Formats: sequence, structure tokens, C-alpha cells
Amino acid sequence: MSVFKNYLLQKTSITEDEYSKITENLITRKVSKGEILLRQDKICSEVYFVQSGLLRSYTIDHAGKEHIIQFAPEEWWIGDRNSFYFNEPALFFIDCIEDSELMVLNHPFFDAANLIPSFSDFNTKVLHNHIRTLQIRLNMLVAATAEERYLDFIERYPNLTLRVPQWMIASYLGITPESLSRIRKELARKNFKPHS
Amino acid sequence: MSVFKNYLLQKTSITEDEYSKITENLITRKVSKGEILLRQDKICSEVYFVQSGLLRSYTIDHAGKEHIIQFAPEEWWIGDRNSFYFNEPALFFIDCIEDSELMVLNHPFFDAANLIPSFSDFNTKVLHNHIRTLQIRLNMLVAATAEERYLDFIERYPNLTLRVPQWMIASYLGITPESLSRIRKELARKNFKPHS
DNA sequence: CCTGATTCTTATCACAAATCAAGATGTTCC
DNA sequence: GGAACATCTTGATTTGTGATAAGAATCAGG
Repeated sequence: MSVFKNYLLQKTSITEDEYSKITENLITRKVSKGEILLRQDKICSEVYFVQSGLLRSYTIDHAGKEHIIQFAPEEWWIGDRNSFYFNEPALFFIDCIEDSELMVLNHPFFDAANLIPSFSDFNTKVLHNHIRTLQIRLNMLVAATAEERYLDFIERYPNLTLRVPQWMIASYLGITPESLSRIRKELARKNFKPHS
Repeated sequence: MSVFKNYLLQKTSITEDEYSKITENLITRKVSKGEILLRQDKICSEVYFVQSGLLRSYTIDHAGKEHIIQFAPEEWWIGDRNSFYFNEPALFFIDCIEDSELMVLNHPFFDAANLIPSFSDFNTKVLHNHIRTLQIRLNMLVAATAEERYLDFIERYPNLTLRVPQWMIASYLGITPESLSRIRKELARKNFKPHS
């Protein structure tokens, strides 16, 4: 059974028959490290469900510097919901951090699946989850220090801490790799131990 | 006709009859400047549609400092969607900047209204709009300088610029009022003119 | 009105983080 | 195994913003 099927059957009350029907035209895609799946200012016409591997979304500022918005490991959704829904230019890039396998979800899929109330309800839940994630991220950025944001990150995404290079974590936290290195050094000095 | 009725009939294909039916138990609430409508860590059980006036949402950090998340003038929605939907503690406060009149939308309203497809579709659109707003806000915070954020703000919310005190704009931008004052001075020196 | 409170500006000082630079360590791939 | 590259750390310096304080301008209420 695919990761996506297992996920949907577990999270919703969709039946096997309904699942078969709405996913009959779905495809999975294998992508390699470094591959770009969405470019800023392009229309996002697909939302991805990560079956294995790791993706990220990020913007590039006027100075050409990357700023990571989100990581998407196994069983996460990623895509520019705004661009997908409104057919507007995407607000960020999406690319591949590890070789990954994705379920590719397009408009025909959502149109068909949303006819099933249990999927439609679940999709609404996913949207609310997305809102929560963005809101928490926003709160941390405006209200917490770099050190607090780092501690929050390793608590919230413990397995990512080991999987992504530190310069990406720094980018996600909104600081430079040098600053993150110093924060880690200071935490070590204060005898802080991760995973305790 | 209430601002809310006018808004809904204009933005959706809801009929007058349907409107009457779903809103029969709705109430409007008049609130005064300074009144707190939602407290962080409490459950958000109402979403507000602002008919007149101006609200804001904000968090308070560990040091006790406010950070404004959002302004909500006429015809805007405000509420902690996450707390409302998941029954979780709210991530921010909501209070009143100007005396305002609100349409108070609770769970019974949404339960009834979502039975009407044209409302349900519209609600999904509102959620996507919210996601877009949060995403743009996030992008600005991580990728733009304080000056860029200020210029973006006065372009995006020209009428708010005149209605809210500058220390609130500074709080929204994630800087101190002093820093905003310096930025404005510098912009004036560079001969920048708003509303040209 | 007048008074007190709030808001905005300006100045000085301090500090956190960015930048610049160099070295050390680790990884990939031929 | 070694070359080439990427990553992480550390140090020196600069820069932007915060903290604090004080004065000017504006606003609100008795």
C-alpha cells in the first residue's frame, strides 16, 4: 500500500473504493536532490504529498539570498496553496533536499476528491493545519530570540535537526550559519543537551 | 442592509432567503476602543467580521512586549482560525483600536452556513486568503529590510497608515517606534513621498 | 480652555547579529 | 586514496537596531 493511501485511510473515513476512484489518475514522481519543483512567480499547479525524502520551500530576496520557509519530510504536504487556489504567481520556490518520492496532486484530483465529504472535510483540516503552522512560525519570528527559535526548532522537528545541514536550519531561523554556530557553542557551554 | 449582508450577497451567490436563514441567530456587537475580545491561551469561540471600526491581533513575548500580528479594518475577518477550528489555546490576543461594530460568527453559524455550497466555497476562499496574507507577511519578515517592510506596508494598507499610531505600525513591522522614526526620516531625506 | 497623557522625534550608548576572513573538518566522486 | 568541494567553527570588525532618556508636538477629557 502506498504511503499516501495508508495516510488517507488512516486520517479520514474514506473507503477503499472511494480511494481507488479519486486516485485512479494520480501519479507518483521520483525526484533527485537539488531538483526544483516550483519556481517563485510561476503558477503552482501541483501540490505534493511527500511519501519519502525531504523537500523545502524558500524565497530569494533582492540581494539574492535564500530564506527557507518550510521543510517537508515524509507525510507532509507542500505546495503554494495560494498560487494553486487563486492561480497567482507562487510566493516561493520548492526544491528537493533528499532524493524523494512524491504523490502529485493536481486540480482534477482535488475537484474529484472534494466531492467526497470525508475528503473535503479532511482537506479543510489540512488547510487549518497549514494556517496553524504559518501562525506559529510568524509568532516565533516576531516574538522570540534566535536562541529561543533554535530551541523551539529542535523540539518541534527533532529528526530534521540531524537530516538537514546547519546552514539550512540557520536560514529557516532567519540567521546566518555563523550565528547559529555561536548559539550552539553557547548552549553547549551552558551544558544544554539535545534529546534529553 | 447590514455591511455583512451586503458583503456576503456581493461576494457569493447566496440568496436573500438563504442569508436570512443562516443569520437568524447572529448578533452584532458594539465594542469600545481598548476592549479585549480574545486572550492568548483561551479558546477562540467566535470569529469576527468587522462592519465598522478597527481591530488588531497581537502576541505578548516572554519579556512582556506586544507584537502586532494583523490589523482588521472594515470588511475584514479576524479570529484565531486555529483555535476556533481545533479548540486549541489561542495563539494571540484580539482587541479594539477604534470603537467598532462586529458581526459575531460562532460555531452554530458556520455549521449551518457550510451546508450551503456557495457559502462553503466562499469560506474556503477566505481560508486561502488568510493563508496568502500569512505567507506574504512571513516572506516580508524573513526576506525584507525594515525599510522595505515599511514601504510595503504603506502601499498595501494606505488607509491604515493614517488611522493607526506609528508605534503600532512599528510593532507590526517588528521594529521599535524609534527605528521607524529613523526610517521615516531617512525616506524623507531621500525625498520619498507617500501617496504620489 | 487648560492640564496631563500620549505620541513622535532626536540623541547617545550598548549590544546582537551580519559581514568578512581564515582555518579546520567532513564529504563526494573520480 | 587524493583532489575538489561543502560545511562548520572561530576571530575581528562593522552595522543596524534596541534601550534609555529627554524634549516637542499632538490629543483627550474635565
